[in-house]
Amino acid sequence: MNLSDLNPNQLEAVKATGGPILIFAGAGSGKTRVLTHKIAYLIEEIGLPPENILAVTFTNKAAQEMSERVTSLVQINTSKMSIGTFHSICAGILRQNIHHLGYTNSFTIYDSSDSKTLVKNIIKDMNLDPKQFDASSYQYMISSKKNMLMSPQDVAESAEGYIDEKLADIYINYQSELEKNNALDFDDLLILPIKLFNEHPNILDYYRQKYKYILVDEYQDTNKPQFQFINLLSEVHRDIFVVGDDDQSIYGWRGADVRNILDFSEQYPDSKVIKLEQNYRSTGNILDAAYSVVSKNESRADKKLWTENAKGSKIKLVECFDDRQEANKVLEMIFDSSFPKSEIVVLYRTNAQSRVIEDALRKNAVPYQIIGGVKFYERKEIKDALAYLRIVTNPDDGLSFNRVVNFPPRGIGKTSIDKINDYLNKNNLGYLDLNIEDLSIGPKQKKELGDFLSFIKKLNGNKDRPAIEILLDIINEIDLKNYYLNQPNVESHERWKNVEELITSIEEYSEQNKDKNLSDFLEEVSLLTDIDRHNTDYESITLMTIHSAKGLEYSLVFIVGLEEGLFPITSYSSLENDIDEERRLFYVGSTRAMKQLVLSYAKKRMKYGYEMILSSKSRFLDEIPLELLDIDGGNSNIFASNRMASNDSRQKKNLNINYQTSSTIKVGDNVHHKVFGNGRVVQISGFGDTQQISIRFVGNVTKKLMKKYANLSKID
DNA sequence: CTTAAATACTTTTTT
DNA sequence: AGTATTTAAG
Repeated sequence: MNLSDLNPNQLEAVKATGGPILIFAGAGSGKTRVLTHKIAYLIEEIGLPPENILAVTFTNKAAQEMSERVTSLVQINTSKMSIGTFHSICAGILRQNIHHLGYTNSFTIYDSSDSKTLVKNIIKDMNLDPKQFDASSYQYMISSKKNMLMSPQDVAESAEGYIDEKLADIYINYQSELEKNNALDFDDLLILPIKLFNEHPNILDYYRQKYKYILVDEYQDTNKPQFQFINLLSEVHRDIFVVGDDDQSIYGWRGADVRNILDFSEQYPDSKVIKLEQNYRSTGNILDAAYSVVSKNESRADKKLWTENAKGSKIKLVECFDDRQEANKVLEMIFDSSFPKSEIVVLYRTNAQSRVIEDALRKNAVPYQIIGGVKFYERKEIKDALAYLRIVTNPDDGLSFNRVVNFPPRGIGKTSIDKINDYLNKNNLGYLDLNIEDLSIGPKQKKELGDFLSFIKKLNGNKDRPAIEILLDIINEIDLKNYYLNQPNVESHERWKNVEELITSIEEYSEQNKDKNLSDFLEEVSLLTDIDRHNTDYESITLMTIHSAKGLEYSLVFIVGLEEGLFPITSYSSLENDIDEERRLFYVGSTRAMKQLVLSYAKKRMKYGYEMILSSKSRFLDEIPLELLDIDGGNSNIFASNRMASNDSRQKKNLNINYQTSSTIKVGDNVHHKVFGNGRVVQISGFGDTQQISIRFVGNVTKKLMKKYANLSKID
């Protein structure tokens, strides 16, 4: 095979076999090329059958691309290779073997919002105060425990104090509820294979035999369960090949452990380490700027990327007075640039920042694709439709049953649903075993429930039909189209359109995967991310978070919102050491750029639609040497005047004016109220005597008052 | 039980 | 601002 397009280090990586191998692959150093050539080399030169190869990638899309590229490199049929994300590989193993663990192979995969609903229900059932026991934080804590491979019993045994004990109780109930529903959350997908391997050595042996060579991409973002999984499989043959870059570790918050890559040589003393430090992607200036920020981190493997590429243009730094101006400047620069739209990306720290940018693009008819945010499969109408499909495949899925038992409304209200659930819990039954006559609900409710159940039973008896047929049966039976179209509001028409899109996607799936059934489709849907649906052929600007941009590259990259508090982000609980991960995130974002990098920040930014946040520019900008920057002083008049206002003398003068006319209280001011105390103005609405003012007082209480009577005094 | 209106809550990143 | 949840009216 042809390996002539590889540099010496890449070639060494491809040819190295026998024993554990770690590739430190910097951004843009051609690691995808190494991985694909490596797999091709294993097949063609070493003679390893494709079915003995396991390659783990970070997204489904990366898996698909890798599989295509390998296929184009070798002459052999490669369809039996196992390439996928940790979650999809694990789901596949569990489909075959989960009956050993007390589930059935028609299990449902719960996404985070399903898990959160489950936690919320449990907190309610335990009669705990939902204010004190916030479902989101408990969901997060349970997930953390799972990532530490702690069972509910482990947590119970190590619990110290009331909160810990309650967490253990919630976790115990959560896990048993999942089991009862024959459902797995995202963490279970990774943990249960380990349990399976530990409890059934013969199954572990089978997979050790099967996966004779294991490759892992983005190794710096693996967590403890993922490490265990790989480690168990490769313990005997030791043919493991991992690729990663500690500078690009950005998933610490969800349990990823950089130590996995940093300690690789200690964990595998017989291992070999190869570094890829030549960057082929970016200009010299972009690399220097990115490096100047990430090199401020103390605990990192020492290495520096270099490139033969030209220095290129300087990094553009754009200062704006608010987020709307920032969006407009991005828009202008897009118009001025000569790059095709598919080569341009706008990156941000939080999904909420997309809206202003979107507005500017939409108003100017610039086509764009947005990745993330409210994901397609998380929309209410889609989840409702999927819940029907779920209860057909998995008749134990109580959560989905509750979701649709009265959707569309069929007269079974809250009271009736509570009675149904009480009855089921007391008698330890699934909803398909319901004996309607035993329930003390109204006659109309009994009839409706009976009809609903017999419909589900009918579908359930014939669930191996093509998924699309089942979906269409459901939509017809519940008359979903008319339900949405008969409502006068625009959103419900939009909802029906989304349902139509779901129909199309199932049609395509059934067409392309004739051997796959409904539960395969549901599995794919649960594990699909927005980035997997991203279409790069389409001529449009892309908008996404920096996290989603991992592994991608664009000619022109904008990173917006470089402000202290936003990027690096701060929250009440975050500690200083999170700054390192923010820095790496900046590094990941800026190294996506091939030709031109634009950084911007705004002095004022809206939050929650009305609250004004004032902030200063990100410390990261100060860490980039001035000679790499081309600073945009702004060209609009408003901006110019605003800029002058930041002069010391001018600013003082403005402040003086404010003090003199203290009756002109404006948004952002701190004020005192005789009854409510001190607070900050978040909104002013209306005119003259009817003008109202919203103030967020100490203790996070917001009150809306008539400005005329509020009798506020301004404070410093 | 259903619907509309009022209120509360959200925003860090995602498999 | 947008969504979810609670309350009030029908």
